[in-house]
Formats: sequence, structure tokens, C-alpha cells
Amino acid sequence: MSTPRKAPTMADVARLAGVSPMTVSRAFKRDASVSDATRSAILEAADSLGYVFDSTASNLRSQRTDFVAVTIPSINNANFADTVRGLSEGLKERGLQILLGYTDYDIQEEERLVEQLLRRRPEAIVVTGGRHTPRTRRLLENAGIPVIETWDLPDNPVGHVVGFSNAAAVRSMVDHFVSVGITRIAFIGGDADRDTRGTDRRAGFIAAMQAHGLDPDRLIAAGTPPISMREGADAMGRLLDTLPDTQAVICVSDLSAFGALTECQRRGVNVPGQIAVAGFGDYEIAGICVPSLTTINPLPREIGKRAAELILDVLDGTQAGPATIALEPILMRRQSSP
Amino acid sequence: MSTPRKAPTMADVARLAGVSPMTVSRAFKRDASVSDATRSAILEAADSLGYVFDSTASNLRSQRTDFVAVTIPSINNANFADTVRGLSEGLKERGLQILLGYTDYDIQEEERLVEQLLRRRPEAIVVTGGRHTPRTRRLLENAGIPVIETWDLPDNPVGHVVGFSNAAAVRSMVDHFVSVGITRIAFIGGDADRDTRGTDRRAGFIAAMQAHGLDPDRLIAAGTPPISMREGADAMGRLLDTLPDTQAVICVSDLSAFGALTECQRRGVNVPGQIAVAGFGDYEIAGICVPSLTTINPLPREIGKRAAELILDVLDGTQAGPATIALEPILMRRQSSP
DNA sequence: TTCGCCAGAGATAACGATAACAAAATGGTA
DNA sequence: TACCATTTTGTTATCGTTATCTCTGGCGAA
Repeated sequence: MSTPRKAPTMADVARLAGVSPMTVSRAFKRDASVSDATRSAILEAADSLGYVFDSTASNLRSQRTDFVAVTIPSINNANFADTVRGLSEGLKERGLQILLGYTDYDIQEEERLVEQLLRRRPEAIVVTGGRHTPRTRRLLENAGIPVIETWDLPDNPVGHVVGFSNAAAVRSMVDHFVSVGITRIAFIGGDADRDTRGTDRRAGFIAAMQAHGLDPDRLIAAGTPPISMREGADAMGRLLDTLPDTQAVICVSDLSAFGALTECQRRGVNVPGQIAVAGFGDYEIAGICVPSLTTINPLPREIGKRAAELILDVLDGTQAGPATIALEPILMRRQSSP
Repeated sequence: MSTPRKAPTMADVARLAGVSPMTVSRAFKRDASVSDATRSAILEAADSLGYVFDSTASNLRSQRTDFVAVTIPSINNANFADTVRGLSEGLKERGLQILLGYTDYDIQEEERLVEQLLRRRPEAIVVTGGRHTPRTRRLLENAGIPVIETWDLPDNPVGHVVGFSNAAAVRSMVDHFVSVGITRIAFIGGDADRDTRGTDRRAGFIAAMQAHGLDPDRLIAAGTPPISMREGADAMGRLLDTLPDTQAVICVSDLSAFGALTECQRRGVNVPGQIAVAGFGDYEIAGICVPSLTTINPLPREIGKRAAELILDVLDGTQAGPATIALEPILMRRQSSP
């Protein structure tokens, strides 16, 4: 309703409470030494004026922003959301907030985003993936704050790492299929250059097939990330049309795997009787759809949790050199495969 | 690798480039009048020093932050993500960024979040929903910036509104079922006090049933938001156990509707033959699962787009008084219902 | 009584950019 | 060539908070 000409400042609050601005500042801090009587008088004065603390000034003067920058590929992805949640919970106790940005699976966009985020002077930065533009890399290296790459195990990390090997995770799935006698295995997705984790998974598939002396050429493209359920269904249609003797298919994500599954249902193809289907990510849908989906759980929440711990250790000086924390994804055997 | 003792400032860049700090400042703006030669010399100097613009100082001095605060209930929800995307795209052209926070469907958490966000002095704030704590409301009213409530049509809005009537949307679904001769209709979800939109939908269901002279008591609770697929499945199990003559069920969201659908599949209950299932949200899964889900599309992207336009108009002064933009959700008839 | 200690409060200056105003350089024209 | 309009650059002061140092008064120990 009433828009005051000018927002009140600490000086206004100080005047009303009859103290100095410095004391007002102290009253808004947790541990500062202000008597209880003074503090409550100040808070009351602040409230009556509708005073709202100005972080922009505080950040500048104290040279601290109390937030951690985080980049994820997509705002709408349960796996990355879990990582953010793990981070958020781990950082909350220290009063650190998260400033989130998403890259749309594009390392050019990541470059713009990282620069934007660094301008706001975060205390640390967490990025998804280990592949960046040269400029992004330079920005991160020179930022003078802890840098954590996640969801990957880069060969040449910028700083700290909390991730897993996408290739190894897919290899474990191939190994599983081979161990139950399945040899004609296809892979859906991971063709797009943008999707670095997708291409890693695809490369892991090819390497694993070759290691078993099997044909690694049953590769079905599935659009650019984020690969939708619809694209998974379309890809499955093409697979069934062109390579009908395929015994199992590994999809780059649970979402495309579910789409693939529905295509089988529409065509009356029995899963896993005629073809086995596996996904990646262990999204909720994998556990509840019929048949439930065999998949890989990459421990997304744990990634966030460990990254948060790492950040706190580095900021405390407890953690000296760059750390690499490698997690072991878990194969979830379910109904969509033997 | 090398952590410089102190980050370079504009003064350092100015010295190296042989100009005044003010000129450096201009060189970093888009439209500022700086000769091309000077600008490129400055940018080169900045680059060689590894200078990164400091927004905290800029924000304080210019009293502009160039970002819009947005609160959504959950980071991992395709509908809200679409709204954010619509907002983001609409604001990008004006150089406005989004500062995102999530409330976990909790108006207490919303209060904390709104205060945190306002401290950072956004140019406008967009909140999801029209129900807030008294303190949140006061904060928003006194913020002195445009406030937009979305995903709802509050009786007594704080400022601007871009939303739709959740109750009316569900009524249209009830009307549809009644028009095809279905009368024993149940509702899953919306019992939790936290989920304001869920309870609105449930209330809309009850009112619509009463308006048709039908029994509105087939209500199945389904946990606290965000209601999972699993909870939808559990609720459907209870519905089938306790009210086996139910002809149709409307679920509070597509995710719970899909869970309900899978429960029918597990039990060998034919959908829509024995029971029709409807959802809410028109998530991707609704269009692709088998059978596909009848649902309501609340135009989430459009909400974001219109909110962005509104913000720009208000900041330009084009929009005078508080605006209320009411959208009409679209009923999507699919295979899970007649 | 005297001294030292410490919690509580104030005074001053500064964080790094830029708004506002001022001056200098540039270019076109009579 | 002289002059005015425009563009480019510089100077000064300041945004709102807080780091840092200083000061005061109360209290206990010697």
C-alpha cells in the first residue's frame, strides 16, 4: 500500500532506538556483544520502521557474502535437485546459502553463468561436470575460492571433486547383462556433444562391450539433453524396427528408459521377456512403474552432502590440498531385466 | 593454482590501462559512451589482471541489483520449473536475472526465504501461491517493489496476480465426468494443510460434487506435499480396498495419478474400463504413459511469461494499478478416462 | 582504596563501484 | 579559421554497513 520514499537504514533505526549505528549492526548479528535490553529495543525500533537489513552493503564492507554458488544443468531434474538438497542441508548449519544457476547442458551457457556467479563473490563454487570452456576453467582457477566439480571424475580437475565414473557405472550394467547370458545389447542416448555425462556413459558402454568381445554398434541417438521420455520412446521404436533381435537396451537416463518401456507396451513387446530395459539415475519412476526399471543409483544426495562437508573443511582450513571423493554408484536390479 | 593476495579492482585495471576508474566502469557497461580503442584496451588490461567485476559494490552504489526474486515450492517440479523458465526468458532481454529460492511447500519456510531474498534488494519478487504468514505479507507489502503472486487467484492479493482457479479447474474435470455419466468419483490428495493448492483442488472437487447433487465423500488422503508417485499408489490401493465401486478418481497431481495407475496395473484393474483416472499438471509423463493420463494443463510456462511481462511493464511505469491476470487451464482428455 | 579486566557502546574510516557534474577532445560547418 | 555541438573522459562524493580502534563504567582482587 504505502511505498515509503526511501527505505529506512540502520542510521534511522539507531536514531529511533537512541544508539549508534554500530550498535544496531551488532544487534543484528548473532554473537555480537550487545546487552539484551539494548538489542530488544533495537529490534523493536527496526520492526516499527519496517527496516530490512541490506545485504548488499554488508557484503561489500565485510567482504563476505555467505553464499555458495552452484551450477546444475537443469532446474527440473530429480537427481540434480537431490544433490542441491544435500548441499543445502550441509551448508545450512554454517549459515551458508546457495545461489543456484542452471546451464541448460551447455558449456557456453556455463561460462556465462560462472562469470555472473563469480561477480557476486561467493565463498565457494560447485559445478556439475568436469568439462568446461577454457575461459570457464581460467575463471574458476583464478577465483581464489574453493571449486568443486561433481557428477564426474575429471582427468584434470580444477580443484576438488565429488563424483563417480559414468563410464564405470555403465560398464557394471553391461557386465551384469553379460553375466546372465545377454550379449546383444543396445544403448539409447548420449550422442549429443552437449551432454558430457551422456557421452561418457555411451563411451563406457562401447568400451565394456569391446572388453567382452561383443558388438558395440547398437547405438541409437535420442536428441539433445535433457532427453525426454518421448525421445526415449522414439528411440526404442527405431531400435525395435532396425535391430529386432536386441536382447537388452541400456538408456542414458531413467526418463528415456521409461519412454522406451512405454513404447514396448504400445507395441505389445514384453519387457523383460522379449527385451530387457535398463535406465540410469534411479528416479522415483524407476521404482514404481510396471515393470519396475533396473537402473543405477548414482547417490545424488550423497554427492551434495559430501561436497558440503568438503566446502566447510576447506573454508575451515582443515582440508589442505585438493580432494577427490569417488563414490560408487549402485546397480538396482528390478523387474525390467533378468 | 595461484591465489593472488587480493583480487584486483577497477582502480588496478584503470592504472594498467592508463585511464580513470570511471572509464573502466563505463567500459564494462553495454551502452556507456567509451571509444572502441579505450574499451578494448581496458578489457585487455582487465583480462591480463584476471579482474572480475564486483557486483556487490556495484549493487550498493547504483542501488540496483538487476535481479528478480522468485520463490517456488520445490526445485524438482516440472510445472514450477516451466514457470521459472518462462520468467527467465521474459526477463533476460532486459538483463534481469532470477534469484531462486524454494519453500518446501511450507509458508513458515516461505517467510524465512522472503526475508532473505528481500535483504538482497531485488527489483521485484514473484511468489507461488496466495497464502502467506502475516509477517510475509507485511514484508511483501512494505518491500517497495512489484510483488506478483502466481498459481492461484487470491481473494485479497498483495499486489499483482498471474494465476488460475485451482477449484474451477477441478470442477471442469468433475463436470466432464458427470457429462459422460460417471457419478461415483473419488479424489486423492489435498488433505495436508501445507499444500494450499492441493486443498483448493480438493475443495473445488467437493463443491463441484455437491453442485451436481453427488456424494463428495470419496476422499483419500495421500501424505504431505510433494505427493509422490508412491503415495498416489498407496492411496489408490486404499481406494480400491474401501470403495471398490468407484468409477473415476481425480488425483491432486499427475505424479500421484501415475502412481495410482501403476497400482491398478499391479492389481490387474483395467483403466479406464473398471476405473477412470485423472491427474493435474500435464507433466510429460501424462502424455506418454500407457494408458495416457487425462489431466489439466495449467499453462505453467504462460504463467511465467505473463509474470515477466507484467514485471517489465510495472518497472517501466506502463502498468499503473495492481493487475490480475487469470488464465484458463485446459482439460486434456486422454486414454485413462472416457 | 587502587588497579586491572572486560563487557558494552561509540567514532571513524573504508569496502569498490558509480551518479552527478565538469572538463577536455573531436568533428562538422559557416 | 573560428565556433558550436557532441562525444569521450575525468573528479568528487557517496551508497549502507562494519572492521578497527577507542572509551566508559562496573566489578572483583589485592
